[in-house]
Amino acid sequence: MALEHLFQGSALNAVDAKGRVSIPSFLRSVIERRGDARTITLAKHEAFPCLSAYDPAYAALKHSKLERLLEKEETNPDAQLEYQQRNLMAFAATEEVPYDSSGRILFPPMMRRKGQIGDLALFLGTGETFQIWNPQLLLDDKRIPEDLKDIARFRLEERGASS
Amino acid sequence: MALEHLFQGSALNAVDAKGRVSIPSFLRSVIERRGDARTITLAKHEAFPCLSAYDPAYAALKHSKLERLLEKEETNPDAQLEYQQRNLMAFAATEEVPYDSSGRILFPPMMRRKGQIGDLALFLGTGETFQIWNPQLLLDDKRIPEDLKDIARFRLEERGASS
DNA sequence: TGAAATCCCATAAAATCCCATTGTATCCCG
DNA sequence: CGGGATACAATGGGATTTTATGGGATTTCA
Repeated sequence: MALEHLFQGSALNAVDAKGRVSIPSFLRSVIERRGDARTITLAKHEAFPCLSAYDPAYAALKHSKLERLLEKEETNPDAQLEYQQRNLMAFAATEEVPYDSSGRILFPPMMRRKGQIGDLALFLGTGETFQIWNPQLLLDDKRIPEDLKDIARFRLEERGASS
Repeated sequence: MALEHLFQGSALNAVDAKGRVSIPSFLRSVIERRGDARTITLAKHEAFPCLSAYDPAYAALKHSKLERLLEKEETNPDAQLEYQQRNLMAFAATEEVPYDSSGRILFPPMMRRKGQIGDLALFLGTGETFQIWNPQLLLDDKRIPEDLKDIARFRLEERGASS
C-alpha cells in the first residue's frame, strides 16, 4: 500500500505579519491529485528540529496502520497503553489546517513555535510527506548532507537577490 | 467500518462560573460532518484520569461493535456477563449533552467531578473520539509522552497561566 | 419559589475572505 | 525567434465573519 503521487522539490516562502504562508504550488498539486481535500496536517518531526507535514490521504494510511497494530495485539495489556500513547501523538499532537483559494495556510502558533519557524519557511518534499524548516536550523544541523544545504543556500540567495 | 472524519488537534478552554464550556470549533466541525446531531456523549476514560467524549455517530459504531462481539461468543456464558457489563458502561455510565448555537455545553456536574475538571478544560483529539482533561492531571501523569505535555504547557502559557 | 437551565445579547480577538500588486514562467503569433 | 500578451504563483492589506467568552434576563421544574 503506497501512495501514487510523491512530494518532491524545495521552496522558500515568507511567513507574513499575520502568520500566513503559501504552500508551494508543486506540493499542493500532489495533495490535490491524491485526494480532493485542501488541507495539510502539521506535526513536530520525530528526529529533526523541523515540522513534518502531510495530507489527509497519508493521515488515513497512518491511522489504519495503527488500528491494525491494535487488533493484532489486542490481548496484550502493554499494547493497550502503547496504542493510547501513539494515538495521542498522532491526533492530539498534530494540527490540521486548510489552505485557502490562494494556497495559503495560517500557521498555527503552536506549530510555528515547535518548528522554530521565523519569517522564512523552507519546504522540502520527502516522498509520502514533506518537511517545513527554519532554513538556518537546517544549515546548522550536522546530520544534513552538504548538497541539501547548498540547495537551502541557493534558495536563500535567490530571495536575497530578488528583494 | 471506520469513520471518515477524525478528531484531531488540541485546545484549552475556560469553564465559566455557570459551568459552561465551548467545544472547540475544530471538534464541532467533525461532529457535524459525521452526522447532523449537535450533541456529545461524555464518559469516564477507562485508563486515564480524564473524560472520553464522542458524537452520536461513534456511539452507534460502538454499539454495533458490542453486538457483534455478543453474537460471535453467543455460546460462551462468560461472554454474556461481559456484554452486560460493557453495555452498562457504554450507556448507563455516560451522559449525552447538546451544545447550543454558540457551541457551548453545560458541563454535567457528575462528569465534571469524575474528570476532575476545574476551570480549564484541555481538549485532545484522538481520532474516532476525543478526550477532556484537567491540564494539571495530564502534566502529572507518567504515562503521557513528554511531547504531548509540551503541548499542554504551550496551551497554558498561551492563556497566560502558570504551571 | 428558588436553583438550575436556557435564551439572548455584547465584545474582543482571531481567523477568513476579498481584492490588489508584482514578478515570473508560459503561450502565441507574426 | 523576438517580444508582447497571458496566466499563475506569492504576497500585502483592508474588510468581514467566526470564535470564545462574559453577563443579564427569562423560563423550567421539582
